[in-house]
Amino acid sequence: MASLPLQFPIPSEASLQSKIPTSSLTLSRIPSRVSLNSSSSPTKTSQNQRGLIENVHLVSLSKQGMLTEALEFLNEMDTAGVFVNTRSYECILDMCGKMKSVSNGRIIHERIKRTVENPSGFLWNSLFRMYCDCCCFDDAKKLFNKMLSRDPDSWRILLSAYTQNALFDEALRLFSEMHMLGSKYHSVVYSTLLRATSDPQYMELGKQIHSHLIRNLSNSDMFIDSTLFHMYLKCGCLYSSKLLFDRMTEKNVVNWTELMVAYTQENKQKEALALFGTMLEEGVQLDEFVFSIALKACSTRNDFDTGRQIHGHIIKCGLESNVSTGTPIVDLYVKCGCLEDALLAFQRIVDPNDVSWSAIMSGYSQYGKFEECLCTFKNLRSSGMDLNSFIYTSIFHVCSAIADPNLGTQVHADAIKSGLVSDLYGESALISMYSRSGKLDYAHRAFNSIHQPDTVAWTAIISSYAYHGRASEALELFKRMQKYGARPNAVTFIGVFTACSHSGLVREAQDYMNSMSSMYGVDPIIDHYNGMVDIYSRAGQLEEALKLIQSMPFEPDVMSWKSLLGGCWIHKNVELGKMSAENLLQLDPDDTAGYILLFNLYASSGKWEEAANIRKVMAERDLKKEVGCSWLVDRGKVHRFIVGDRHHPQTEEIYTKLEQLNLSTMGNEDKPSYDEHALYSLPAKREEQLLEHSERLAIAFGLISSHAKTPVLIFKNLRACVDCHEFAKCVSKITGREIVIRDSNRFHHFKSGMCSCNDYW
DNA sequence: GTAGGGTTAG
Repeated sequence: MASLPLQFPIPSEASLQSKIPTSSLTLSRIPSRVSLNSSSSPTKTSQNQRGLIENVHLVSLSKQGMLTEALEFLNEMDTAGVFVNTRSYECILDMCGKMKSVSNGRIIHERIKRTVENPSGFLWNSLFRMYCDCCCFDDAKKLFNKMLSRDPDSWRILLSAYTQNALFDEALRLFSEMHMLGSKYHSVVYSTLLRATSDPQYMELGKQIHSHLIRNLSNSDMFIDSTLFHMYLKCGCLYSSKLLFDRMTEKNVVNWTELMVAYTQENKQKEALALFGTMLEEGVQLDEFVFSIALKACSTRNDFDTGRQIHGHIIKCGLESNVSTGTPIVDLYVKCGCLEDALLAFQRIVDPNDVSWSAIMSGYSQYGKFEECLCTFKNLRSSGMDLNSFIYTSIFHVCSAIADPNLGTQVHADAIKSGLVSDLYGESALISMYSRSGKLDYAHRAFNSIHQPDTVAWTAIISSYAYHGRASEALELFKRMQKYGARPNAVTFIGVFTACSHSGLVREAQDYMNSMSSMYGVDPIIDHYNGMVDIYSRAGQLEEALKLIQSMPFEPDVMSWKSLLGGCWIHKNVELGKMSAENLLQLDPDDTAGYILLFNLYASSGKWEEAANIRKVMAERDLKKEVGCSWLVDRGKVHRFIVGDRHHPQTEEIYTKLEQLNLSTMGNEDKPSYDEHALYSLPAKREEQLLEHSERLAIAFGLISSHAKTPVLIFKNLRACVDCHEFAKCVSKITGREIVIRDSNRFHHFKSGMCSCNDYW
C-alpha cells in the first residue's frame, strides 16, 4: 500500500514545542486535521495522523504549564471534533499534578469519564498519579479501589506518594496489603519502601523488609544496595552499614560521603579521614560534598596538616571558590587558630552564603575581633542577606565580651523578630550574654523561657550564678538540673567549681570532685583539678593545694601554678609563692600575670629588693603588663577610662566628683595594698595614682551620668584592685547607690558598704 | 516515574 503524500512535512514533537508560539495559537490558524487526498480511502496511517498537530500543540501547552490555555484548546478540539489522544491526556494530567492543580485535574478526569471508552491502564495510572501529586490521597485511594487492572505501577505510584509525603505508616500498610494479595513487586517497590524505614523507630520493620527482599528478589541492584545501606546508617547501625558498604559492587561518591558523615557523627574523625584516603586511592570522583565532610573531620580534630593537604587538593580540582568547599576551608582555619588564612579563604569564595558569613563571624568573635564582627553584622543586615541563628549566636558572644547590654538587648529583639533565637544554641548564648553584661535577672528570664533546657542551657545558668558569686543558687540549680534529667558534663562541673571557689565552699567542692566520676560519669580533666587548687588556695589551704598539684594525674600546667601563686599572694606566703612562680615561669617565661603576682607578693611583704628584681627581669624581657581599663555604657555609648585619664569631655566634672568621693571615703577604707597598677611606680607616686584608677574614674562618671535609682554598671579588663574594691564599698555606703563591677574573674555587687563577694575573690 | 550526601554556634 502506497503511503499518502502529506501536504506538509510533519515536524517532530520536540521541534514543534520550540517553534509554535503557543499562547496565541488557535484552531483557525492551524489546520484542524491534516488534509488528506479526498479520493483516498482512510487508512491506518491516516487515522493516526488525524488531529496530530492539535494533540502535539496540546502537549506543548501542557508541558509549559499553560493549563488554562490547554483546557480552552481542549474545548476547541472538542468543538471541531478532533480526537484527543491518550498521550495528550497523560501530559496534561502530569502538569496538573506538578502544579498541584487538582481542580483542573478533576475537569480532565470528568472528560475522560465522558469521552474515553475503556481507558488504558496507563491513563488510569496518570489520573491516579495526578491525585497523588496533588496530595489528594482520599481521591487517589478511591480511584485505586475502583481500578480493575491495578498493575505493579499503580501500587508503586501510591507507595511512592506515601513515602515522599512522609506518610510512612500508610506506606507500610499498603505494602502489607500488597503482600496479603500476593501482588508481584520488584526492586523498585523495595527501594521505595525502604525509604519509609530509614528511621530508628522503624528499624525492626526495615530488617523484616530486608529479609523479605532476600527471599523474594533474585537480583539486587545498586538502588537496593544503596537504600539498605542508607537505612541501616539512619537507624544507627554503623556496623551493619559498613558490612553492606563493603559488599556493594557499585559505590558512588554519595555512599562514601554518607559513611564519612556517620563516622564524624560518632566522633570517629580518624576513620572518616581514612575512608577519604581510600577514596583517593580508588580514584572515586570527588565532589564538594565529600570535601566539606573531610574538612570538617580535620577541623574537629584540629588536624591542620591534613586539612591543608585537602585544601591543596581542592585548589587542584578548581573548587576553592565554590561556596560549598570554600566555607569549610574557612572553618578549618578558624578552628585551627589561623584567622588570617580563614580571611584569605573567605575572600576567595565567589558567592559567600549565610553559612560562609557565619563561619568567618565566628572566627572574628572567637579571636577578639569584636568591631569587625559587629561591622560585618551591620553590613549584612543592611544588604538584606539572609541571616541565620549562628550569626546571632556569634553576635551575642561579642555583646557579652564587650559587655554592652544595650546592644545585646537590641540584637536580641532583632533576633526575635527574625525568628532566629528559637533554638537552644541561641538561647544558651543569650543566657551568657545577659549574665556577663551584668543582667543576671534577664539571664534567668532567658533560661526560664526555654521549654526544655539541655545540658548546655543548664550549664550556662549555673555558670551565670557562679560568676555573680551566688554560689548557693548555682548549686541549687545544679541539683534541679539533675531532677529534670539533664546530665551534667565537664563544663557544668567547671561552673560548679567556680561557684564553690567564689564562695569558699571547700568541703562541697571536695565532695563534687570525689563523686564526679562515680556518680555523674564525668572524668575530671586538668581544668577541674586546677579549679580545686584554686579553691584550696583562695581558702588559704595552700599545703592542700600543693599536695593536689603534686598528686593529680596530670602534669601541672600554667593555670595550676598560677592558682597557687594567687593564693600565696592573698595569704602572704612568700616561700611557696616563689616556688609556684618559678614553676609557672618555667612553663611560660612570658606570663606577665605571673610576674605581677610575684611582684605584688614581694611588695606586700615588704621585700622591696626582690620586687625590684622582678621589675628588672620583666623590663629585660620586654614584658609589659596589660593597661588596666574600665568602661561603662551610657545611653548606648561606651565610655572608657585608663588610670589618670583626662580625655573624657566631662573630665572636669568627673574629677570634681572623684575628689569629693576620695575625700569622703578616706579613712573608711582598709590600708592600701599593692597591685598590678603600681608596678612601675614608687610607693608615694603609687598612692597618688591609686586615687585616679580607672575603676574610680568610671565610678565617678557613672554616678554623675546615671539615674539615682539605677545601679552603676562597670566593666574592667583586669582583676579588681583591692583598694578600688574598698573604695567601691565605701561609695555604695555613702551615696546609697548600688555599684556593679565585672572584673576579669567575676562580678562584684556593692551595696550599703558590702560586696557580694564578701571580700573573698 | 525507585535511594542517597556536606559546611557555620552555646
